[in-house]
Amino acid sequence: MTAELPAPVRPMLATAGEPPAGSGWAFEFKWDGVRAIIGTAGDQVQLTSRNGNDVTLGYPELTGIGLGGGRRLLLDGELVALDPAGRPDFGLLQHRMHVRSPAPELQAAVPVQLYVFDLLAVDGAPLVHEPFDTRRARLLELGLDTAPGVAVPPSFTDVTGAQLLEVARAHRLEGIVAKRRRSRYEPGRRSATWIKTALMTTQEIVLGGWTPGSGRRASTLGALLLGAHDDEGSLRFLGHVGTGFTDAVLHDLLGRLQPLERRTSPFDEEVPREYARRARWVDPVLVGEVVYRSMTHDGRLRHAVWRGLRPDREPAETRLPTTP
DNA sequence: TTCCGACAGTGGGGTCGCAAT
DNA sequence: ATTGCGACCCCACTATCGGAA
Repeated sequence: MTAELPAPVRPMLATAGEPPAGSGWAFEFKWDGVRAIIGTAGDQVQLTSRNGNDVTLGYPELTGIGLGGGRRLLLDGELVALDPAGRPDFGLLQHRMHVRSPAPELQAAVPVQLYVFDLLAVDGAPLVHEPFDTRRARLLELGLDTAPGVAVPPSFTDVTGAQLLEVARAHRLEGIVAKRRRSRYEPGRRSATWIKTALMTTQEIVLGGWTPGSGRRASTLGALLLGAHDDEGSLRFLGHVGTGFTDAVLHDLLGRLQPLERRTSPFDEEVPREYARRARWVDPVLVGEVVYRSMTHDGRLRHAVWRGLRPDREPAETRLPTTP
């Protein structure tokens, strides 16, 4: 009979911050996919999501490839879908990650790769108490990248975090993760021994409306509807921002928006109905600043965070983002 | 006493499944 | 047939509270 799969663990999480200076850190690229804890035993493979769900059936291309070479391994990694340029593209992966059963045409359309970056147990012997350097060396010895669709991405100890962050920026990757080389693996914890730095872009936007909040934000606003002018001067819709506010900022914004209320959308393009439904429109005269991680395929800001009003700027000065 | 970590809650971009309309 | 909602994924962030420092 087949050997028993190792019990999955909750993945260790990174805290957000600037790349640490000084020695004692290894730096990796941050991959824009979904986290997976991978168990192998014999010819079996089990994939577990960050929240402990078994997602093995959704990724059949990773189960028949001899991952682990018959050994009982517990691995930590990321499932990624690559765009034509070879960059991980979360938007592509979204077509795959909810599917809980084999779907051959979908697998062909959106092939998924497995990037393995940590080794947590070998043949029943836990390695979580070993330092990162040791786990990394043991991981490399396994030669997992000989399996099709599996890679062990690089970890750098000969560059600074700032340098690798610039490399990530040049290649339009999501960011970097710094890992303390002497640190153990802390399952399920958001630890300061892993520090992630996401590349963010600053964007000036025009406020075109807002949506009411709910719960503890029922008396203020839920999100701001964002726009910017294109080269022809038309106000284009850039999506929402619903985070980054303190309570004081929410009240201040509401007080500024309410006198500007109008009955029709200020945008010069159709705002999707599911957003327009709850929208309160305002005259597009306030300029603010947000940061965001990337653009969605239909031209909206992904992971936008509110930074503040820009009373020094005019709405006409805003421009659509140029980077993807 | 102050500070930090964990947690709950609120918001965004998505896809899919299912129930209500 | 359409719509709305929840369940999962990714995520950022604020407020709160209890325990550590």
